[in-house]
Amino acid sequence: MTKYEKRIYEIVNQSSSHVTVEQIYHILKADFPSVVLATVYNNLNKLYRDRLINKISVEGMPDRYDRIVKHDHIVCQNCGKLTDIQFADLTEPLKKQFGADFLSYDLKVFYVCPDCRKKLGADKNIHGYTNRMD
Amino acid sequence: MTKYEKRIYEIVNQSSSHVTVEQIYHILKADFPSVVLATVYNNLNKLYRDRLINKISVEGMPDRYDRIVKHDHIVCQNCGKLTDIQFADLTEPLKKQFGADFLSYDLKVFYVCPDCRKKLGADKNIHGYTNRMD
DNA sequence: TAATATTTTTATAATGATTCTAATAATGGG
DNA sequence: CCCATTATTAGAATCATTATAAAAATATTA
Repeated sequence: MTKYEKRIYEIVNQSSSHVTVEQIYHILKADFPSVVLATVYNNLNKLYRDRLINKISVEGMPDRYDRIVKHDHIVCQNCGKLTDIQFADLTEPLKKQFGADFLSYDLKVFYVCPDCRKKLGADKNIHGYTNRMD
Repeated sequence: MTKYEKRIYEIVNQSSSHVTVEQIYHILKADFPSVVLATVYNNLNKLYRDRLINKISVEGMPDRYDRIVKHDHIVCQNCGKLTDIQFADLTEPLKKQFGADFLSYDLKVFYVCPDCRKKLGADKNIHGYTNRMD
């Protein structure tokens, strides 16, 4: 592991995580001011290829990187903010229905985060499974 | 609904679905040769804003559009191909754990599709929850 | 219906995210 | 230490998407 790969791996594995390439780039620049964006992409792709980190995508925003330890996410429908949750492990039920042949799964729960709820106001109705957010 | 909006809605709601903007554009061009890509984006964004269609994103590939009727997906880890599945409805268990405050959820199960399995060969080991694919 | 306002489409430029390429630098093994 | 391999850099290229402003289509209403 090169110094960049190592440090990027660390950054992605920080508890807050869910970092974009751009964010990683900026954090990394604090330690290595001369680093270049392509290096961040290169190393992230390598780490992802080797399954040392996870990649998560939310519609319409740049990919983010996450630690590999299995957990789920709630995603703000409005601003895209990600937060970790630990929902029941679906591995067994999925195996039962799907067969044994799968690698992993990704469960995202969409909601509107408190900040956006405030901004959008009570008037604006957001549709979905449940119609109200309080 | 304009003719474009109507036709795009139809295209997205076709059983195969999971179409990218580019695919929709090409299908649409068969009916309306003079249509322009921006129109496809405009109409898709409108349809999505109005929650008449769904948007799904797979890490590293352009967003795709899907019919609104709730279903889950299996995603090829290698080529990104999407296929519909109907896994158990998680609405109730999620409500129980998360509270009532969510809009929808998205469950993706990653695997390697038969075509890619062939291409990658038996030698290549793909890690995940289950380590083998047969 | 003509005149006007509103919405949609078009054409194209601009932006943002990511990959590609080729040159240079760093690293590791004999 | 030399050579081969791998990583980094710089910058161009590509791809996806949004923005903008003009033109066209549609709806509104006097």
